[in-house]
Parts: sequence; structure tokens; C-alpha cells
Amino acid sequence: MKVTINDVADLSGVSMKTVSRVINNESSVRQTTRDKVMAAVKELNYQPNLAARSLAGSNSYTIAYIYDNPNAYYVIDMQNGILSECKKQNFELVIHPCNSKADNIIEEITSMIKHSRIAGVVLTPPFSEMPEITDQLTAMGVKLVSILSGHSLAENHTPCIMINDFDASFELTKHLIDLGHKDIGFISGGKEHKSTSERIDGYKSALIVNNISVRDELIVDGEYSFESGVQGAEKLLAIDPRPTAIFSCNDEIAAGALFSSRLKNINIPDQLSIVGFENSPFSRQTWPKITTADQPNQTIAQNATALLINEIRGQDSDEVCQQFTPQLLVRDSSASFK
Amino acid sequence: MKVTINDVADLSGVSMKTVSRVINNESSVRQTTRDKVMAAVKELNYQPNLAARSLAGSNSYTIAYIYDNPNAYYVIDMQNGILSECKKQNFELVIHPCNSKADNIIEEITSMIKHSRIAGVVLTPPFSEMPEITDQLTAMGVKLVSILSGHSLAENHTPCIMINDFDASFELTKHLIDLGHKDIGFISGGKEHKSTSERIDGYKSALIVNNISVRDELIVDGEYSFESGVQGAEKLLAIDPRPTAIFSCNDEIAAGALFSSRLKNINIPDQLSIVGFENSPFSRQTWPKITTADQPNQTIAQNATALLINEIRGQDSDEVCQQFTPQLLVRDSSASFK
DNA sequence: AAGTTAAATGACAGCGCTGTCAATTTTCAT
DNA sequence: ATGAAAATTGACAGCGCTGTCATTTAACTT
Repeated sequence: MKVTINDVADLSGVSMKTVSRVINNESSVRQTTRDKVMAAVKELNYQPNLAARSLAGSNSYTIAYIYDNPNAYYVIDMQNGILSECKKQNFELVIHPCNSKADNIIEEITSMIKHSRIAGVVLTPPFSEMPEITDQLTAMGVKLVSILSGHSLAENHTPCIMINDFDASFELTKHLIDLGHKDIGFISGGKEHKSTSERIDGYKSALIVNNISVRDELIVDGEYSFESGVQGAEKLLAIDPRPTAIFSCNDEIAAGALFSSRLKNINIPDQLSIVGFENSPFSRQTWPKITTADQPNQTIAQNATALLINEIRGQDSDEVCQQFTPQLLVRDSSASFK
Repeated sequence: MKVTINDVADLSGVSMKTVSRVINNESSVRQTTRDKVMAAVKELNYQPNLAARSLAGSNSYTIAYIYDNPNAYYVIDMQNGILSECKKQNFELVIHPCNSKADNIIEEITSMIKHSRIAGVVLTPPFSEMPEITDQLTAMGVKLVSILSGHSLAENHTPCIMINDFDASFELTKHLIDLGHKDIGFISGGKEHKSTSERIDGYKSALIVNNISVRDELIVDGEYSFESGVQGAEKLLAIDPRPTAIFSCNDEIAAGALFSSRLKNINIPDQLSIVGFENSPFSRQTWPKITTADQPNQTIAQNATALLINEIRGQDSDEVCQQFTPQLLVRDSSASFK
């Protein structure tokens, strides 16, 4: 029934150890031997036992996705991307949701990594932006790949994927400007997220480049929630003359802003344009649908995983970092200013 | 550095084997011994090595969560529940998202189960309601636990958790009736879901019990989406005299109905009551917040996993099936009819 | 051709745990 | 108290593989 390395060894007439060498693609096996073994592997449809392998060997074939994110859509996308690459490369995935604010968080993570013999970790914000975590992991000899927000591709040695929120935000703002808007409000996300500051900077930069002065009263603090969008819009729409467009730091905020405008009988997009960010399902479940920036999370996760596995395998590739820029997705919540 | 079963055995003064028994919660270990061992486990912070365990044992300690569900919130909740029980019982989890409508779905699942040496599977709709899947799995000797919608606790031998959508729906409808509503519209979910018919039946039953006649024109077909809620409400609100309350088959539909009502300047809840179902984050991100039925998915998943692991361990418990009834959660979208 | 070095292969222990079965202790009836 | 049955515990082999190191074989020397 189940084929072991010994069966392969017997059939090909070599020792168990040599089969092991072939399986692991080690050097110093004669080509003729290698062929013999491979033939036997095929014939018996042999698949190495992962448990035995990781028990005996020092290296593991398991990676972990450690996250703390209230956004279920995001997590699922990431998870699916990671999973598809794992499947391709014969790695296993352990998922580990946890609370980044717990005070024993470092201990929790390290113990979990030791326990499950994790070879590498995929990190998303906020963990990817917490040096105490990344340093600790690196010190433990665990490989990692970080997914984070940023626009200057730092001289990073550890693999990472950068989301260029700055440029995307710039484009989104430019889209509004191109439509004729000059008084553009901004509802920000939580300050603790790097993506928030990146998006604010992109917004400001687009204004400046287009000779529109940045007015601080048009930028209201908020957090990544519907409620915050409602309140932010409330504030912005009380300004006289009121802004003709609102840039919301993400789609949830945009949905809140949309709601708030509806309450005031302000027609979207005729009297007010609203844009979001992320292309989350939220942005499609409103009416009108929200213009946003599309961030291909699943692809990002998959690429990140490929980078990580490369690193684990010790195959040095020239490409350790990648950058993604979310793309402008024009829908129905933005229109030209008349 | 790393603690093994031998360290625990030494510290507690028993044999390795006895520690193993305690870890695996086997019977025939004296309570005093068990306590001693547990104390040592705590002190050393021992965690069994999963690889060794599955290598040594004939049975595996890995379960799979196989799902096909577009609702990210649901999946995350389930996943967290399963994970927490796995952690408690020292099991591993493999997650396997897939498309229930693919034509090679059975083969995909069976091959995955063989390859990953899965001992048991957690199934949610639609898989839990597909006999071709459950039969195949059972035939393979894989233990399983099903989570599904239903109100008659069948004489089932395979473990399952039933969501009593019928009773919950009854309660929700009764809530509206108690508020004085008589003309209660119903926007249904997709017919392919058993939960839809259960919820319709509960609604009808509550009407009948309260001597309100069931009017078919008040029940509109739909599916589990925001858009469907918008359209369903559109239809219902065109009826003259229009219903004074709308029962939406889930929260997304309710959010759509809410939106649609706003457009027509119908004030919620003063002029129209709306209730949803599920207590998904959706129901909290609207304004007003939606009255709904709370379904504790995480707890459900955790209990289901406990049932499954019990079954895998061969510990026959009297309780193979459990029933959960989502609880009425009154919020701001329902009010008495004046 | 004999000696030397490098390449290829194999023998064996052991990773940390569980299954089997035998040894020990406890329990209970006589 | 005494023996038999039952409950509890332990000794030991081995799961399938890789690491180490010894051994064999091939490939060069001069």
C-alpha cells in the first residue's frame, strides 16, 4: 500500500541513503544511478513521508502565516495565495492568528515556531512593521518575508513585498483632479498603520504637483471603519464651501462617507465624488459602486511565498524584493465636477 | 532547549509511555499520576512533536477543514474555532478551500486526504449537504463532523452540529409580531441553501401560530447578497399597502433593504422595521444597526472539532450531535408599529 | 602499473513518539 | 488474609527518513 524509501532502494538496487540523496537533489550521485532511482520512484509512485523527513532532518518543510487583522477579506485572500504556492512547492502551511497587542506576543510566536518546526514565516502588517518581531525571528534563524506599505525600495536584504500606497494614492487623487475637483477632502485611517501615512503623502503630493494648496482642515483623522467614514464625512460636509470630492483611506470609510452623504441628500456622484482604497467587497456592495484602487492581495501573497521558499531553499535569486502598485479602478462614485 | 517527552518523564518520575498516555488523554491513568505529569508538562512548557507523533502512531493527528464559501467572515470564524480546539487537543489543521462545483471535486478531496494523512474532516455547507461527498469520505474511513442547517435532530450516527434556523427564524418573526407588525415581508436567500428553506418555514410558522395569514406576495425570491436585498426591498415596498416590516434572510440582504429604504426616504425603524440573520459584521456597520439572530460560529466550530476529535480517538460519547439555536439580538432597526 | 586522491555509495544510529505486550500494583471477593 | 481479576505502568521495538562517517569505486598521477 504505502511505499517507503526502502521499497525504492530495493527496486533500484541501491542503498536507502542513495535514494535519499536523489530525492533531495544532492550532488555526488552518478547520473546513471540517479536515473535508475528516478525510474523506481516513478514506477512505485513514491512520495516521501513529510513527518519522517522533518523528524530525521534538521530542516522543515513547513511555513507559517502569522497575522492579526480584523479584515476577514484580506486574511482569506492572503491565505489563498500562500496556500496555492505551498501546494505547488510541496510545503505545508500553518496558520496562526494572534493578537499583536498581547504582551507575551513574542513568546507566543517563538514557542509556536519551535513547536511546529517552522522554516519560514509570512508576515503582514502590523507584524511586518514591528522590528521587535522581525528581529527576534531573524535571530532564531527563521526565514521570513514581509508584506508592507512603502514606496522607497530600501536596500533590504530580507525578502519583502512593498505595496506602493503612495503612488496609488497619487493616482487616485489625480483622477479626482482630472475630473475638475479642487477641494478634495481626506478621511484618514488609523495613524498606527504605515499605509495611512503613505496614502496621505500620495494625496498631498498629487495636490502640490497640480498647484492645489494642501488645506489641513480638509484632512480629518479617522480609523479604518465604516463609523469613522460616517463621522469624517459629517465633518467635511459641514465645511463651507464644502469639498466636492472625498478621498477615503479605505473602502469601509468610503462606504461610511457614502452613507453619510445619502442622509444629507447629497447625490453621489453628481454633487460629490467619493473614492475608496483596496477594492474590498465593500466597494462593490454599495450603490453606487465605489471608485477605488485595486490591490491584488492573492497574487501578492503568492509571490511573497515564492520568495520565502526560495530563501529557505538557499537559492539566492537576485530578486529579493518586489513592489506592487494598486491600480486605479474607476467605478460609479466619482464624476466630473460641474 | 527543546523539551521532549523524556524530560517530562524524568521530571515527573514516570515512564515515557505514561506521559504519552496523559498527553493523549487516554483512560487508565491514575488521577494522581495524571496530575504529576501535567505539573511537569506545565513546568517545562512541553509540547509534543507532531512529526514524531504521526510517524510513530498509525493514526494521524491532522484534521482538515474543507470549505467553499464566499463569505470571508464565516470562514474566518470557523477557522478560528477549529484552530482553538486543535491547539487544545494538540492536533494539526490543514485548510483546503475548493470549488464545490468543480467536476473532479471528489477526486481532489480524496487525493488531498490521502497525501496529507488526514484523520478527520470538518464540513460546512454546501459540502455537509452533499451526500456524494460525505459517503465517499466515510467509505475511506475518514471521520467527519458536519455543520448544517436543520431542526429535527435526525437519528444520525455521524457527528454533526445542527443550526436550528427554524426556531431562530420563528423567534425573529415573533419579535416583529410582538412589536405589532402584521404585514411582514420576507426576502429569501438562495434556494440551494437548506438554511433558506428552514428560515422561510420558521417565518411562516410564526405567522400561523399568531393567526396571521401567510401571503405569498410578501415572500420574494433572492439570494444571499446586498444587491438582492436592494431589489427585494424595491419589490416589497411597491406593494400597496406596503409591509411595515421586512425579514431578510441574512444581514447582507438586510443591509441592501436598509439602503433601498433610505433611498425612498423611508425612515428605519420608525416607518419600517428590518431584521437580518447571522450577526455578521455587516449588521453592525450600518446605521441604524440591524436587529438580527446571533449565530456563534466560532463556538460552533470549536464544538464540532471537539466532537470530531472524540470520534477519531474512538472515545464513544453519548453526545454525537448538538444543536444550536441562533439567539435574537435586538438592535436599532426594529421598532413597534404605530 | 602502482600509488594517490577524489567521487560515489552504504552501514548505522537516532530524531521523538506510539503500539504491543509484559510486569507491576491495586482492588475486590472469598 | 489470600488469590484472582482488573487497573495501572513500563520496557522496548520501530515508524521513515537524514546525518555522520566508514567503505568502496573511479579517476588521475608519475
